[in-house]
Amino acid sequence: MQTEVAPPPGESTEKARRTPQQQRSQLRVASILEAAGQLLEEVGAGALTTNAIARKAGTSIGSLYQFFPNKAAVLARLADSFRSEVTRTLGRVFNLETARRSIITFVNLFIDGLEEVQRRTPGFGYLFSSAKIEDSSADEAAHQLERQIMEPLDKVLAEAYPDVPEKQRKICLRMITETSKVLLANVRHLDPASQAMMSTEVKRMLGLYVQSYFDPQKR
Amino acid sequence: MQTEVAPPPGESTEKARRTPQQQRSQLRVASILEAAGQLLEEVGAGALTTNAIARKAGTSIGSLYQFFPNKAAVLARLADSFRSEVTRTLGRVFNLETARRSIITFVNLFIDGLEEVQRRTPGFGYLFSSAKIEDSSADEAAHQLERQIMEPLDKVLAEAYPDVPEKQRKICLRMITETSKVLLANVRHLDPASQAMMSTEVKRMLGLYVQSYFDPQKR
Amino acid sequence: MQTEVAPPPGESTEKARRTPQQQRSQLRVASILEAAGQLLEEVGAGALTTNAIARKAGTSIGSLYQFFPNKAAVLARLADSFRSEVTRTLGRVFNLETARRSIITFVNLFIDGLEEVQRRTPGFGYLFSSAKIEDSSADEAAHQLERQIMEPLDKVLAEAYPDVPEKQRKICLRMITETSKVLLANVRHLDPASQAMMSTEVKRMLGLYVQSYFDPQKR
Amino acid sequence: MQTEVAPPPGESTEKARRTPQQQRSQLRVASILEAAGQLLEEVGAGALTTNAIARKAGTSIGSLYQFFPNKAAVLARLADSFRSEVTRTLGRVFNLETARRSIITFVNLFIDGLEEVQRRTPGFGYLFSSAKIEDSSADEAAHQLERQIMEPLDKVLAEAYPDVPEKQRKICLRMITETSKVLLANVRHLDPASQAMMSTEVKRMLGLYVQSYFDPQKR
DNA sequence: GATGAATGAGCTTTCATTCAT
DNA sequence: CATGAATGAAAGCTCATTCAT
Repeated sequence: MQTEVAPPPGESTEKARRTPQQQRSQLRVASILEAAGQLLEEVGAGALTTNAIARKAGTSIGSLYQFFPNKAAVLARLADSFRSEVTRTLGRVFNLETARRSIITFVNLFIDGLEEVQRRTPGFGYLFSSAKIEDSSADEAAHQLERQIMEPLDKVLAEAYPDVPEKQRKICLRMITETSKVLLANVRHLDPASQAMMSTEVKRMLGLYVQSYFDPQKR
Repeated sequence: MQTEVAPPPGESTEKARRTPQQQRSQLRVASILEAAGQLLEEVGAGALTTNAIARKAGTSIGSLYQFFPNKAAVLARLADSFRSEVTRTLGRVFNLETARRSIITFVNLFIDGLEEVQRRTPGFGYLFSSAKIEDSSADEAAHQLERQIMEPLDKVLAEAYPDVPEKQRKICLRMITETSKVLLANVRHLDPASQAMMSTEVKRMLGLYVQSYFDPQKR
Repeated sequence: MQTEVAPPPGESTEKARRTPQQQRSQLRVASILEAAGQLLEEVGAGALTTNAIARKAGTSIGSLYQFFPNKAAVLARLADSFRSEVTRTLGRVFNLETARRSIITFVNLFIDGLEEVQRRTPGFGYLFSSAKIEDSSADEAAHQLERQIMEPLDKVLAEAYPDVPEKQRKICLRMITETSKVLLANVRHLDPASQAMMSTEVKRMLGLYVQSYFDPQKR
Repeated sequence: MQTEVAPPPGESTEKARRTPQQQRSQLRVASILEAAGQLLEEVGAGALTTNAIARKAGTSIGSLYQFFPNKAAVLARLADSFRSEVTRTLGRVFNLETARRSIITFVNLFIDGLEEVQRRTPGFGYLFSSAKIEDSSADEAAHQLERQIMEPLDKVLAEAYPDVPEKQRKICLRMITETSKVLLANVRHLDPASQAMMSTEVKRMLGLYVQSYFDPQKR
């Protein structure tokens, strides 16, 4: 997330004076987002209050509002960080070769990617799996996140399987989306063993399903 | 759970005087639950306030608290009423014959049943599909509902397919549950045409999946 | 302000049960408005907080919001009560006879009326004299009040002096308005003797001015 | 009040080093006051925040507090700068000749002077016309400003018309003050044409009034 | 029992002011 | 001195719950 270029290890005091401020800001923002993510995981969106976020982030409520105009913005930014995390993680998966070779493998990799992000990034699973939450700010963020994750997937599938009609592809995408969400929603509360099992099953179910639409041999 | 047992036509005035009161109570409770369900559908759990429930039910907030100790209790009772609705509706489906003949048909009927309840009973889809989301009071209720719905399904499957190991059955059950929830969660916001499509797809996906576990021919 | 008819001193328990609620409500509303008016007088609009109003009115903040949707509504209602007070007080003054006989007397009576309301009704002077305050809710209310007070005055003048061109009348009205506001703004912080003097002077100044426009002899 | 006294071109390096700092300080203070004045005009006292002032002045909030102990001090200093502006502008008006020749002309010139300052100095009209309104910090400053402007006027009148009793003079002064405030308060939101008209009317009203007290011919 | 006014903890957000860098 | 991040009291408002009538 650090978009700021590290200051050249040098002599310029001008720059040196300015950088720490931004670093601190970056850290604060990061810790606020982290706190928000953890709270989301722990207590859910309903109990996610700005005060709680600030407390958990080790800051004051005032500082939170110095960086974010309102609660919704915190969630939006969190969703955005999740999105870039997903994009980074799935970058290698989203290519035509993989998609064409085996749709099943492709879907499996997609899910593996989501699970990896989920493991690394507290709150991701919660937010992604609960688009259509009550809290309108979280809801907004969740929807955005879902769209942004699914769009590239759609694009790759469209390229890899140009003769599958769009309508079918969209349906399939919807099913993949929702089933992934199911997985992430469930996995969060399970012991590692059950997690693995659940993961396997979801892949199996989804694999059978998408194969029936996409696999050349079966069509 | 006092399901409307008509009081024996008594002769004592004591009883006669009490009966209409009890009836009124039942009516109040019923209207409160109905209001809660409708509001759940309309505004979601986040905006569901006790005052709104009372108002919609045509009672006072004080009366609501005469029958329910707190908000969570209202939702719990609502979940319970949903459960009995589901039980009633799925009663004919849950029999060995059907389950044994074709697991796919069985699952399809199960889903049809849920959809039927969803159509008839405002709030059911919302509550059932949002186990482990948000508002802690609704959450509790949703979980209870889920358990109560899945238990009989498990029992029937266990009887119908005694040689499928329990572990696999449990997993499969989980997948059926979650996938059903997905359906109900999505269906609520779609036009009838899309609803039908979604329903078909979910059945297809789930069918392929359970078949691979349960269908004697395929095993 | 009691618009509710007193319940007939009788036997109907039905009505008796309902009335006290409304009475209590009326009392609460009245005490809230009173508190708001007093605070306005004492601390000004800047320090007028909903919590302070509730505290001074001897209620809880929740009760205040049971009767008023927001702070602005309290101010608006207060302005409205002031307006009706002014209307009632100036009722006898606003007639053609008086206006025609002597414009000076007419204006004097108008000012006397405002001062009377000011004496009786805490907050009136403050609100009326400070249209264009910072606090937007108070501002809104103040403007409304000013308009509602000046409109009937305009109407009477128009009827009494039909050959004074509208433009001149409007200007004059503006001056009367503003000068009255000056009086009320100043009078609030003066001892009775100074009050009387200030009042006399304002009348003198305004008298000389309006006479030069309206008095038939001078035109 | 250190009004930009150019430091003597010194020879010691000590002094030379300090001087530019003082100049910078002066500039900072000036820009802060300017910003405050402009904001007062634009957003009013209610929305006038210290952070906004600093931002508009191109400084940091920290610097602002280096020069001013608190927000009230900024407004006090602003009022003071307005006062010196008014003093400078009205310097030529405040002389016995003018005052004696025609009280009406004198008052007109006084008002013209205020309007000139108002035109040149953003925030002046707002602050001057809102003595005893709202925000306590602005209030304090406004009062001080009013006193400081009215004192010299009183002095000139006392000298020019020694046989008008003090009591009457004070009253008259009060009326002039308040009526001027009315003008400045109203004028700020009007188009030029209406401004001119308002100005004329106020002068007319005030002229008629003071004439009745001060004009030798009429007494 | 029924009613709805009353309560107050708690939420989001703002802003004057401080303080480490 | 400059900077701006940090602070937290306080404001407006909501809603589950209680309690006098």
